[in-house]
Amino acid sequence: MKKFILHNRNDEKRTAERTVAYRELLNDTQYEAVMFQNGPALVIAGAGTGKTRTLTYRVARLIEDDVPPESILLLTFTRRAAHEMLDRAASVLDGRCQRVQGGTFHHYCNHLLHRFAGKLGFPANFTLLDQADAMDTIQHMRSSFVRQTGLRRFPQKQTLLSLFSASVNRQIPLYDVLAKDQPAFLEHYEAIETLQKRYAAYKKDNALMDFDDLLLHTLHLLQNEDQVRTRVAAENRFVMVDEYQDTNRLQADLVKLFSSCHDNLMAVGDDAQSIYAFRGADSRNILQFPEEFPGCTLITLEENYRSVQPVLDLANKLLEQAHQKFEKKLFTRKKEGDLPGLVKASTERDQSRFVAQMILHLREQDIPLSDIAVLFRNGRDSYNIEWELNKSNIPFRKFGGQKFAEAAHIRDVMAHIRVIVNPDDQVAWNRLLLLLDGIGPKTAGELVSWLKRNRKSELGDTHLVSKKYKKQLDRLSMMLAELKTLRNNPHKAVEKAVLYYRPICENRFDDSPKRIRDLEAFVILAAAFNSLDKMLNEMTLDPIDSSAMETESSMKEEAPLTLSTIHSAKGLEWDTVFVIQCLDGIIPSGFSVDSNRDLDEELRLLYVACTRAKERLFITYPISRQSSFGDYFSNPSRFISSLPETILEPWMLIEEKRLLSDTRSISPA
DNA sequence: ACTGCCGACATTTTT
DNA sequence: TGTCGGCAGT
Repeated sequence: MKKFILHNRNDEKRTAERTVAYRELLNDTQYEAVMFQNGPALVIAGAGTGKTRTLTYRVARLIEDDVPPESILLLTFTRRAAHEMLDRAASVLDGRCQRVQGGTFHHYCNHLLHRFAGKLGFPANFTLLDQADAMDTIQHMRSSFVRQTGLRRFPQKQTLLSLFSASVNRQIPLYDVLAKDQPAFLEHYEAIETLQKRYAAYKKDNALMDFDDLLLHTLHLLQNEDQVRTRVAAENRFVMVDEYQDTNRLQADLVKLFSSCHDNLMAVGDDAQSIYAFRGADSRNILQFPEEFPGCTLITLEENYRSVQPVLDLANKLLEQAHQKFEKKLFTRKKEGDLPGLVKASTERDQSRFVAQMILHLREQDIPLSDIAVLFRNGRDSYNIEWELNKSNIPFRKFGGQKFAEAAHIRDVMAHIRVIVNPDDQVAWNRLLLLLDGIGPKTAGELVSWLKRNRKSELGDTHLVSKKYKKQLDRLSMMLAELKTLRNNPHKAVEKAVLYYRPICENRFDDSPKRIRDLEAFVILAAAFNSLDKMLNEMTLDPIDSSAMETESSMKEEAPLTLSTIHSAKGLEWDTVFVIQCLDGIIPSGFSVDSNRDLDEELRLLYVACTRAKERLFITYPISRQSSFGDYFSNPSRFISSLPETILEPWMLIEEKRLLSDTRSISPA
């Protein structure tokens, strides 16, 4: 195809005319990336080399050169990252930066799908399924399927979902995924494939989409509808993709289509920080970018501005252990700094006490809590320390782990909202009916199929139902009828739904007071939206971390400490970082020890964790752990156990000798 | 048909 | 640790 370039008067604006002093604010390579004009470019940015800064200034620079903000697409890994960058860009230049198209792949695809729903064969009010919803749906299909066929040892819903998901995201046939990931289930290949088809058909029939569908349907839309593709690609004059090392095949295909008109694609990332292979990310995307986009300009950011040299020395040493080597050596001009500490605690509780006491000690030296983070591999690795922090009155915020919207009681309330937005949402109907007394799978199923058959969206005149349920169903119907009138008032709608659900909640859960507090928080949260439809979409695409609510509502005056999974800490930095539970079996996870590829990913994870630290880094582990069987000894992570003391300095914890009168010496169990 | 209880089990990380 | 499926009782 031939292309004709339309000139823009101001494209050639000279440096002197720009108001932002890019040359002074950036180093040579950052400047090169910011000033880069047209064509594909790959920016390799090691940890802490000013990647965010570079993207931020590039957005500002483009806009200052009169590129309309709406024609810039900035794809990031989380919504938070996009906001942060655009906010910063706005403070460098002006508010126009906020109008840049931005967010995650899923967000942008969701936006496109709503815009072009007509071309899609989906109604614009389709319901988004988060992972738990998707599993519920699969479970629904699975149980009837297993009953019919009498299959034994058939994969669980979670396994099924991850198989389907891997096949979509990596764009490889289901059979290959199965052979590679779950060879034990190969004998069930045909059954699994049937189930996959049924799942897809079910979603289509009921206007449902899961996360993978957002990407997949967008891909199909752009591939099959020339007009849509041309229009979308023409809109995106400049496309930038952050964290490119964590894109999967499907996302790489999408990026290509998004930028297919102007070819102004800038991919930014670091192959040493690829930590999402488990969800289909393929570091070949970044490694083979130059071949994929011939004529691509390669820009490498190497100087680290974040960490002191001893932290980088440790990071470099870690990477040396990779089976597949990285040609990477971070350096900095910040030569001074303490050696990272390796803290051996006798128990998990002592580990927590050390962290809490060290945090208090640092706070006394005027290091604010908000400059400190505690990082860990799994969401639950922080339970012990959360308890200790609460006891020491240290306010914290936790990222990663269980999300607010994943809790059963929140999902119950959401189900009521979902049937208002999409009356075809059978999963939600099923869920809310099962909450009623005396209604089990059978009756719920009958009611749901009655609704479907009669194309009804309410249960008012069901003759199927015996008097036993009548009263409850009337109460439900009345509430739903009320909700329908409140479609544009989420605050009131959620309030009504919670009022209705409250007695059910008290009946169902032992810990209902805590859950009811959550529900009250939900009501307040809902006030931030102006329609139920929007609220549902936003809450699934951008789930709120479950502990975020508590800290916000308690309005602590001091900016809180951060607790985070390593995955959720990506791209962030703190003055002091604690990496806790650094045990073999946790980092690396026990599931990854059989394969060098998986092991490398765990190593990169630890690398990411360590490179978050600017000044101080502590790696901690307990030598004994408790389990249901009793205590047992645990070993430090294999990644750190052989490092020399000149890189990672061992620390020992010693109990203070206490006076007999000191009652605190008796610690609670 | 539904509910509750018991034992088995898998068990990460996120959009 | 909590979730899932099977079983017995109502």
